Amino acid sequence: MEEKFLHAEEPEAERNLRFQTRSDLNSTSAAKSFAGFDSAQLQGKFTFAAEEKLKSKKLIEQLFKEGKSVSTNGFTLVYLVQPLRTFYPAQAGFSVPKRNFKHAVDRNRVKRLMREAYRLNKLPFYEKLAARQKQLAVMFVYKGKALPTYEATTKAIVHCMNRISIA
RNA sequence: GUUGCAUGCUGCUUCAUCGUUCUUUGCAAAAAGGAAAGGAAAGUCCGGACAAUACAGAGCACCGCAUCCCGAUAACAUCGGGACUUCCGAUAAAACGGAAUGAGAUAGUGCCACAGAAAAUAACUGCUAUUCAAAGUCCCCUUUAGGGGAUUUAGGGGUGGUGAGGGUGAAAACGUGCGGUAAGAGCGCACGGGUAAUUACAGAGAUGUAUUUACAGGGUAAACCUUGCAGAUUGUAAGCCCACGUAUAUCAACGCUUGAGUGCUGCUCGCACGAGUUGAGGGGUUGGGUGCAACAGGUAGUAAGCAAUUGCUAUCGCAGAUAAAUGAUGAGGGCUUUGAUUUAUUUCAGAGAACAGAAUCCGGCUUACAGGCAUGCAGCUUUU
Repeated sequence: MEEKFLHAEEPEAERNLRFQTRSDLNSTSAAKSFAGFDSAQLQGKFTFAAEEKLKSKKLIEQLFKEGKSVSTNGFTLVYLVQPLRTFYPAQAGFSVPKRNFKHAVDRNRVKRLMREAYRLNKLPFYEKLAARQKQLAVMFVYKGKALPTYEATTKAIVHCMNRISIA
C-alpha cells in the first residue's frame, strides 16, 4: 500500500492535504492518508480492520451533535462528512441502546449482525465515497425492540447506505 | 418401570467459507501457525490482594454483624466437625430427621389486610347500681276530676360501676376450679403454665435442673429503634510513566546572602545546595504505554485428617477488549419433541435447544438455568 501511494498523482495528493490532521503530519504516517485509497485493492476482500472502526470519543460526540440521520425499519444511520485519520473512506460504529435490550448478550448479538451486514456490503458504498473524494463518520443504531434476523438486518443496512446524500 | 421434590455434576458437536482481537515466525511487507467467555462471566451482598489519600487521642454519624466450643483459611458475615435453644415432621413417649430457629417486644414510637363490637385502650353492645320521666297495680283524701303515698318494670333518658360475655380472625388480653360481688374482674385462693432476676448444682460454654422472689407482658425488630461487637476513606475510569502543550498572559504571598525554598529525617536540631519558590487562574492534551494476566493458579497422583483443608511430587501456561474482539452464514452428526410408518427408536418429514457475555484479580454468598447423568426421599404401577 505504501508503494501505491507513492505512485499517486501529485496534484491529487496536494488537494487532499486538507484531510490530513496535525497528528498525521507529526507521525509522518503517509499510509494513513485518504489519498492512497484504491477501491480495486479491496475488491473481493470483506475485511473490517481496526482503522475502519469508529473509535474516537470526540468524533462520536461530534457525530451525534452535528450529524444527519437516515432510518429504515428501526435501523438508524447517523453520518457526518468529516476528514479522518485513515485512508479508508469511512469509519463505522454500531450501537444498541440499553433501553430496549436489557441483557448484554442481546445487545452484542444485534451489534454483531449489523457489523457483519456492513462488512459484506460496504464496497459499493466505499466506491461511491471515493468517487466524490469525501470521508464519512458513520454510526448505525438499532432502535427496534425485537431481535432482528440476519436477512432483515442486511436489507436495512444496505438500504440505509444507499439513501445517504452527500452534498 | 414411571412421576414429583432435594442435592451434586454437566452445560451439544464436526466441517466449509468470510471476518475480529492478541500472539509466534519474519528487517519489513506479504504470508503461515497458535490462542480467544461462565458456572454463574450476573447481583455487587461480604472478605482480601493492589493502589492513592488521610491518620495524637477521643466522641458523634454512617455501614455491617448477632447461640456456644473447636478447627480450616491471607481473610470473612464463608467453609468443616460437634453442641445448645426454638419450631416443624415422626412417635404411645422417646430415639431420629429437617429448618432463611438464633440479642432485646419488660426502654420508647409505629404498624397489624379481610373479618370482627373491638387489633391494644378506649368506644359500642351486654351486665349492674342509682336517678328522672312514663306506665301498670294497690292504698288514702277530696270528689267524679284531680292530688298524695307505696310498689313494680326484658321498655325510654341521665349519672356511675364493670371488664372480655359478643366467635370474627393468623392472633382476642394466662388456663381450670372454688370463693367473692350490686354486677364483675388474678380481686383472692388452689392446682397448672409463662416471663425476668437471685441462689445452688451439672457443664469447657451456650444451656439445663431445682429453689426463692417479683411481675401480668398479643404479634411484628426482614418497621424505626435499643444493647453488644467490628470497621479510616476512595476504587484499576485507582495510580505511575511518556508524548503533546504553555513558562515572561495575568494576579497574590514569601524571598534574593539579614537565606525563600530544596535534599537527608516521621519531627526538631544539624549538614549540604542555593535564586527563585508556592498558590490562584488561564491554556493545552483528552493520545500512547504501564497497571494487565504467574498465580492464596489449574490438572493428575500421593500422604495426613471424620471433614473443611493442608503438605509433597509431576505436569500445564489457559481471554485481555476499551463505542469495547471472542463472530456471521451454510451443511452434517448427536439430543429432545410432534406427526406418519414399521416386527423393531425401523425409516421419513417438521420443530426446538436453558440462564446468560469477561472489563484489575482472587475467596465466598445470593439469584437465574432447557436437556442429560448420579444419589436420596415420597407417590403410583408391574412382577416375584
